[in-house]
Amino acid sequence: MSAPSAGRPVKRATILDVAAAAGVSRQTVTRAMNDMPGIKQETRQRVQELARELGYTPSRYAKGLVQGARTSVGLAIPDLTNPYFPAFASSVVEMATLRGWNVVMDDFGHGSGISLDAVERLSPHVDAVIGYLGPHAAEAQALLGHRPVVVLDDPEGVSAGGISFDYAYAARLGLEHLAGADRTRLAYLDSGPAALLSARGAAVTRAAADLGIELTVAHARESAEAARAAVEALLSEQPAVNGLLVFNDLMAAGALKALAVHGRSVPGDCAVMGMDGIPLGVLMSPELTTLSLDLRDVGRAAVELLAGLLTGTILPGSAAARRMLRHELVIRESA
Amino acid sequence: MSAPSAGRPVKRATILDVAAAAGVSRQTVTRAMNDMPGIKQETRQRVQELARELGYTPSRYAKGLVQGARTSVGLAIPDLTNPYFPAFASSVVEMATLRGWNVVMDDFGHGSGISLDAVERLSPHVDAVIGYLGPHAAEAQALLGHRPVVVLDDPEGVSAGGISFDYAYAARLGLEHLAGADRTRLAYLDSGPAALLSARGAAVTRAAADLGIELTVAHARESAEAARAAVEALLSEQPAVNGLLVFNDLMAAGALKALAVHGRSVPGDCAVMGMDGIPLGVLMSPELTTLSLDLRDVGRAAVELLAGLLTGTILPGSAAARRMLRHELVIRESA
DNA sequence: AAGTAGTTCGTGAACGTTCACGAAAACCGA
DNA sequence: TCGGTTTTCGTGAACGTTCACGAACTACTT
Repeated sequence: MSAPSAGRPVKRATILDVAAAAGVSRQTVTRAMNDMPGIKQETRQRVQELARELGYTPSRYAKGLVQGARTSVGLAIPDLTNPYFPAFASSVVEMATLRGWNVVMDDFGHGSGISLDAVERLSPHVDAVIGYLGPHAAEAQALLGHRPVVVLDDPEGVSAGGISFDYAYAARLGLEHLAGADRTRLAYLDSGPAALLSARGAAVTRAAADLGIELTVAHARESAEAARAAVEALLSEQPAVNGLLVFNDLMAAGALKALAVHGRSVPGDCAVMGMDGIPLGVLMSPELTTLSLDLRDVGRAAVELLAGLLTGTILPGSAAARRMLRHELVIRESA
Repeated sequence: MSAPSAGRPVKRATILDVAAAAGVSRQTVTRAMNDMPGIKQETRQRVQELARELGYTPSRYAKGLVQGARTSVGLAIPDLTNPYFPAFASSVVEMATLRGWNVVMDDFGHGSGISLDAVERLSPHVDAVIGYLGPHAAEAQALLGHRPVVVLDDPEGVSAGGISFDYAYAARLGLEHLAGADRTRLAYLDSGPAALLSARGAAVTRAAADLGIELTVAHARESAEAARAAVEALLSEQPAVNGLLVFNDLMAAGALKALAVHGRSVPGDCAVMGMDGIPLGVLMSPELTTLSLDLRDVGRAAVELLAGLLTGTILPGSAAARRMLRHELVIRESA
């Protein structure tokens, strides 16, 4: 067979190629490319021209090696199709950009869906990881070694840093508001298999017990569709339910759908309250009342914490490396 | 002042530190860390242990320098709070991950909001860029030199590769369906300032002319809130409007809101059709009829095209570097 | 005992860039 | 014309890793 004309990526032009073409030395090329002083205007232009013609792009590896690392942080996200996570990601990207960091993103919603795989993919490229790592936080930290890991929604505190949420506070806030309107048959829709309560679920059931509220707990996968089906089932079994607290806003949207299909008015027949505070809540009808997290705060907290860990201002695993954020009750139409 | 104890990032342990600690050579450490053959089990474990204790992490720069580049692509996204873009990003991340690439993301919605700034930030870190670059595609390509740029929603074809959408086809499809139900007073809500029509807007007005349909055109910024306000204004000025086509699904959600506020039933009093096909359309009430793009296809197309450009299978700027995708009409409740 | 094959490890070189320093060239005033 | 300043440019060294090769050591065979 004859030589194929395609498929093999071409060897890249190096700084020496440019230097040779221009009849100057490496250093002069460096000076021209990086707008450094100590070079004649004319040569600078000539070199830049030549560089462009040759398609020269400085190797980021060589550059990084000699100049010392720019920090790049990995962002591990469960599922970009749940609007909560892009909103969070957006905030992290913004805060990181402000510090001159860059963000390598991995969405582990597809494929295996294991957060640890995302961390493995990220590992060779990043100096640190921020992410919703769920149960794999410990393994992730082990995999990253001394590189800091900031875990979100992290009750255990097994890695370098963690942002957690005051679910006890949120649950009390939510249930008090729901029960305050003389609603007595409350239900909570949790995420995950029926066997096991999420951290949020645990806080909600405990708060219900504290407040003397009777509470039915249902479960569904973390998607609007699953939530819709679960709520439809719940309505058949417990038709008297007149107040519903939901694991997150996406699932709450599914719940609203289910109630609409069953002809129940919201909040008249049954109040609905979400959790998250995604921007889209205001677009639903009725507009979703929710326990809202200020996502810019969450992103800022994560990035600040990471900054502290990277500079050594905050010690990994110390008290300062744990931050707790609170939800705020945003009352709209649905409850 | 005495020496401060914090703030300065510690000098990282190198392979030589580990080698010295273990009493072996660099190469042995390399073998141990990368699970290469030709090393005794016992030494491998001892070295790995020591590496962990010293907090040794191989420098990705040195590694990249000697091993040749892993490809990492930049993803420039206008606004992660519009659900269309995370859905697209998710698809790109998935396809890129399949090829072993990694994705560096930049959301230029905050800050200046100029796509070129995102490309500038990305430039030192990536081998290529995929993005919604809008009017800055040419400058972006100039900035990236010979590194390929895949531009989405790109009618001009000024950079290495481009994915465009057949708006003429989509517009015809949408208008025919809207007009087919005996609706005669149609309106189109475009994005951007009133002065200038978007590419979509141009296609829609042309299709309307071709079909002999009278069409009112309104304008709003690209957000649900702005769309809501614009539609409310439109309803006051043109109360007879009974069919509405909207620039994208997010804005369509705002339009639904506006119609609800004005007490118009959808689709009874006025049909609404969006454009994009974001997953959340099904959660709205009524469920949004839309000209849908298969976002997995879009992501796949972008990544495949980029792969071709990187390997040289596809020539930059050639006909093969332009791909055109079509919308599909998804009929739900709103039209 | 010696030859052979296999296992385990170490040394020079290379990747492409910038930094620190010094050399050469150009300009200037007296 | 000359000494001094400024401008412009080039050369070794270093960044931290892997690759190619060869040396030493072990185990087995005859």
